[in-house]
Amino acid sequence: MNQAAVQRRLQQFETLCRQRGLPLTVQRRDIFQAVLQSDDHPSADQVYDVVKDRIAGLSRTTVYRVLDTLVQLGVVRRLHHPGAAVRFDGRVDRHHHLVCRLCDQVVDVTGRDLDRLKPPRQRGGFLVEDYTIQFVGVCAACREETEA
Amino acid sequence: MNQAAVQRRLQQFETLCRQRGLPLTVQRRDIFQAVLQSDDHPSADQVYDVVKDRIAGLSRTTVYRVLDTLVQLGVVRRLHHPGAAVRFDGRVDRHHHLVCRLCDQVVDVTGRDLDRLKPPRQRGGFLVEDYTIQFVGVCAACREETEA
DNA sequence: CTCCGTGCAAAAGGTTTGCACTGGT
DNA sequence: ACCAGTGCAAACCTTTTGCACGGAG
Repeated sequence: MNQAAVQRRLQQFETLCRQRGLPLTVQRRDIFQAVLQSDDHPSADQVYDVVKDRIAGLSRTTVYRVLDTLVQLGVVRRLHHPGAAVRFDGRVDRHHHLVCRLCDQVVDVTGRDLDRLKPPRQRGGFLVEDYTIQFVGVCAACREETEA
Repeated sequence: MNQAAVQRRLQQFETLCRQRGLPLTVQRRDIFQAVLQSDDHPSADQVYDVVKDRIAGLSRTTVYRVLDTLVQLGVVRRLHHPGAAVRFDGRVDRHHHLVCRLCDQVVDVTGRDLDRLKPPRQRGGFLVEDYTIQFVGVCAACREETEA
């Protein structure tokens, strides 16, 4: 995400915190920023690695708790993907994922045509709010390895 | 899955094992059957709970290893969903999921129209083989609770 | 008979919890 | 000043690994 967009999201975040009376701590700001700035989908531990250099004495526990808060606020998404650890995504707009079934790598896909899907409003009482398409296959690197 | 379908899948499984020279053990048969018979998407531990009553002295380790084998054989799918533990799905045909973002419950959706999506054959060297759509929203039970 | 699969125990992550202290409002 | 947020350590849960034994091919 480019620097301008990151700044904008951070501003919105501050406003949101004030609205809800949520204390705006250094940890929350920096952790959110780290998620926004990472292009891949970092695990809690990867976020910790980045932020711990900026905040002395930062605890892993805090990273987990803050990430949870961000998810609840709706400014970050929890990602469910093949690796053991849960991943996080600063993008909350509609987008999709290519998942390599061999190396578990995940890359974003934005396809205008893919976003036009008409999700059923309801299915047996279930209220559908949004959707994500997971394309499963084999990435370029793994294809080369397999062919060799 | 109905009993007839379960039997059919088990037969295919036996054949597949013989073809590949994979020893067909009681554990593999029973664990596969348990996954097929469960309508939700059980975690390894839930599978263990079901099968341990049928096989005395069954080890959790074995459940994990057998599930892994089944995934590699392609007869079971690994599910990546909000709960901490990995889930498994005996269905390997194209189908989609409704995920409740409040209680993390997952239900299957089969929509003929949803299966007609033309996935891009390739995206930057990535070979797309199949896809799954995850609809995110709120389930009926959670909607009632929220409204109350 | 030969291996591969299994069971057990222990280790290795990832994530959560209890409690005292600090810092934002 | 008050209360929520944080740090630390320990607990907890899921998953993996090493090794010896037993059963399938």
